[in-house]
Amino acid sequence: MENIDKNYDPSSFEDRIYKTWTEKGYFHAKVDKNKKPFTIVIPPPNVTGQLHMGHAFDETLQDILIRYKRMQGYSTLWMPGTDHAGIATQIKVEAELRKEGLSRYDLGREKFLERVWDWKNEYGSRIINQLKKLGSSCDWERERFTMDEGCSKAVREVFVNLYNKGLIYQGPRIINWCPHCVTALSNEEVEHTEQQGNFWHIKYPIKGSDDFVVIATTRPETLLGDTAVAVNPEDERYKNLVGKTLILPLVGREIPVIADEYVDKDFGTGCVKITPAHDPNDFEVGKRHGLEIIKVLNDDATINEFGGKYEGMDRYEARKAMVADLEAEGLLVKVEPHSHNVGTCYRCGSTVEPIVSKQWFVKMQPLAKPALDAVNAGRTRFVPERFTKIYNNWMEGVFDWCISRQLWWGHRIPAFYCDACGETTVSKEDITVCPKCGGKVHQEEDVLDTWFSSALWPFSTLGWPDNTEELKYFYPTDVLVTGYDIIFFWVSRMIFSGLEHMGEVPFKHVFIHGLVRDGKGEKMSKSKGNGVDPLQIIDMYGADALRLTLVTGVAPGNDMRFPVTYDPPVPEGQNPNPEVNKIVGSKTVEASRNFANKIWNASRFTLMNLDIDECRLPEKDELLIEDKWLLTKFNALISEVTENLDKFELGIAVSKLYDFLWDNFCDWYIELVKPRLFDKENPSRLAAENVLCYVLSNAMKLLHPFMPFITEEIWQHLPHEGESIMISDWPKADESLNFDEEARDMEKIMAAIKAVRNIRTEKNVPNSKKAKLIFVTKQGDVFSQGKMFFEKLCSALETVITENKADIPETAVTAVVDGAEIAIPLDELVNKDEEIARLKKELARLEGEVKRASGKLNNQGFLQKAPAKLIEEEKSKLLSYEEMLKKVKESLLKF
RNA sequence: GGGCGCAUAGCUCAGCUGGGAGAGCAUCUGCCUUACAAGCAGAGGGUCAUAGGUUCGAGCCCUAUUGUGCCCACCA
Repeated sequence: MENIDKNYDPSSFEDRIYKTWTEKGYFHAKVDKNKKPFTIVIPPPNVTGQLHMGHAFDETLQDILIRYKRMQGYSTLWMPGTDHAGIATQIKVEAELRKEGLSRYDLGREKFLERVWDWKNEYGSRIINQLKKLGSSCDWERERFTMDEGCSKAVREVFVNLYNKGLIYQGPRIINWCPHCVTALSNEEVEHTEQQGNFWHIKYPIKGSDDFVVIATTRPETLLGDTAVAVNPEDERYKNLVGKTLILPLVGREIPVIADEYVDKDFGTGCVKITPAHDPNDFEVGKRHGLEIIKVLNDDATINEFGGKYEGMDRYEARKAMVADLEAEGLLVKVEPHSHNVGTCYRCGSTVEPIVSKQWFVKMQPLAKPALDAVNAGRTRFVPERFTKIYNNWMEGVFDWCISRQLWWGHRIPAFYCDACGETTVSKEDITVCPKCGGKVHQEEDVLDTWFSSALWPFSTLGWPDNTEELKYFYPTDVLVTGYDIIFFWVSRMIFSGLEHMGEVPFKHVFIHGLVRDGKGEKMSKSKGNGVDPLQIIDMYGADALRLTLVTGVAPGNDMRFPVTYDPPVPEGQNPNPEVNKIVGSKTVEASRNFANKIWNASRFTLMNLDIDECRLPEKDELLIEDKWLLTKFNALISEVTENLDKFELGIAVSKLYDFLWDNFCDWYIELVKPRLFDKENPSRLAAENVLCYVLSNAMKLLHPFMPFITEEIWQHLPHEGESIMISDWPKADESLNFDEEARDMEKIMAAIKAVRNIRTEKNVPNSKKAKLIFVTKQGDVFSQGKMFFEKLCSALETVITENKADIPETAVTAVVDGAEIAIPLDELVNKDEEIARLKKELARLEGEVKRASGKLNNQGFLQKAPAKLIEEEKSKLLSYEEMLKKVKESLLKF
């Protein structure tokens, strides 16, 4: 067989292999009635930027599941694509324009959109190429974009359907307004952050009296829009105030005092200024009392014409000026520091303003109910399960969804207003004349929330609203893999959309993962400079190493850290500066790379010793004890890894593979069979070759979903059938290859090897100094099978097997293992006191074990209630411990 | 104000339906043994946050407490 290169160099084959996979069309999913479908739709990355570690994590998990299922024979579709990311992308392009001294208004809508499309084409393809570097086996022939023709058609279909059902409506309501992005936002797009502010206590004079009431507010500038002051109807202090008229300070407008349950008597002064246009609660109060709504802010959060002398000022300038004026007029009672939660825009971080505005909304109640029922019935399951509760809480308390955005980049709302009669027409097709009066119409300027199209992703990408073969075959999808941070934005909206438009949940499982954080556990962000570029890591260590790192030691749904080393090191308490502090390595990825290197070399060794060009396991009687041990272990591995993958326990699965390959396969099996392989005359050589080949190539299959490149490269060099490991069959455990008894015997031999090694290290005996081993045992047939191993693996000069304790020489060091007592005559090295100490330590340990086991077995409760298998195990353990204990005692007696 | 996590070796974290505490890194000792020093062989290191409870048996289940992180929420 041709061997692999001497050194593991992922860059020498990863791209080449990926290219082959693509050219062969292995990623392409076909509608195949003879196979079961397995579908994952990618959470489409935004076209704003590049691949970050979060994507790498998300994509790796998906690719593992997809590759696993593909090998199991499913017709697997991993649907790729990108998201237009309305606000985010528009902000980026506007920032680019600003560098040229332009704004989007200078270009006009059409020209501006051309610029955004250019951006999209550049960055969209860049991120796709980055996904490919990771090894993602997406069906690139089906790549989609949330604003492509098909998705746009689906968006219109949905909008019109919901509108016709009365589930989309337009109306003035309080919404969250971002003055920087100059658009409305949904509740989910607002992040609440605790900010230190003030509580201003202000006097509102009572009309026709010298008296006044004191109100407390955190936003004094909204006073301009006050249309009432409210008190609690039960509040004795203010009972006689209700119905009176107040003079609004600085403005002079007259406003009533009203009574409303909403007011908390015990908070603040018990009097609340009511600004229906700029506070959600006040808006509700205003509705109940028929109050006038006076909007005092412009779209950019400057004061408008209702602000009198403050008109044109920014909201914070106005606040300052008004507080100063109130103080000058003696109306400012006091200012208390007060920390409170302030809503900020999730895209730009600006403080959002609640503003009354005419927007489009999705009525959520009717949609939420089936979405809750479906999840509670288990038609969609969250993994881990705890996220069900998060979902339920949100869905139960959901608000109507504000879907209109005052942006240009996005799906333009298909509503048409008649210039003549004012009629609003919602239509799948563009119209030019009003269907009611025939007048000229103009289309709504606003676009839809970017998540509106994302919500349709699982079926819009499969051709909906057309009832395509793909849609019938691949929908509902099987697993959605995503971070917990977008459960509200995306997951829940896909669920109700799928149910509403397809009549079925969009996916059977939602596999939730956590965030990738930096070495200190902080969120990676551009501003902190602590981000790690996955591509740089791939360049340094290879995609396989990165992938392995991302799934090792991570429990589902938990965040993970990704520590890296900087040069020069980042000073304590500071953030890295990407211009100065360069990433030079990562210990965790290095460990993964070392594992890759390990299996690379094990494979190289295997190939070096392989004379067969077809792998066929020999008859059972040709297998030696170590072969049977490895095959038994490997059988268990197959079952366990398969089971773990089915339960989404990727981290557990991969760590079992890691341990098996490194420990069982490399450190033990390869060492055990070296004598057979190196001896060309040895009749059992062929059996060893076949076992090596069988186990290695099948282990590569089990590992393939995690580390696709290296496993393909190795598999291709080993004797194999078929074109590629990625379309080979997933290994199945073979009952006929379980040799439990031999495996147990082998482990006794291994325990003996460890015991001898331990003693030799303790006594500082160099490997070159061989020593005789005397086994006193009644299981001579077991230990005699290990003679060759003792010579090779623990420097035995010769191995004597006897049943007679008297054969142990005076000056020997002894060790007791399960089934045997081993003596090593090391005359000059034996120190009597040391030996006594060592044996006493061993004695104490064994006494402890005996005590533990017998304690259990003397416990009636244990005997009655524990499983029989466990009791049997405990009994046999007790027996061997007692035997070992006896031997140690005898040895001690000699001294 | 509600909800959800996390607390296990010096560090970062696993620990699947309760049945003798694990890995990687770091530390110590010895080895270039013809696949691999990106390695091999060995060693040290843990009252599984605290206090109760359930159980024959608890890192795992229940209750409370402490510390810590996150999400949601209209107290002006």
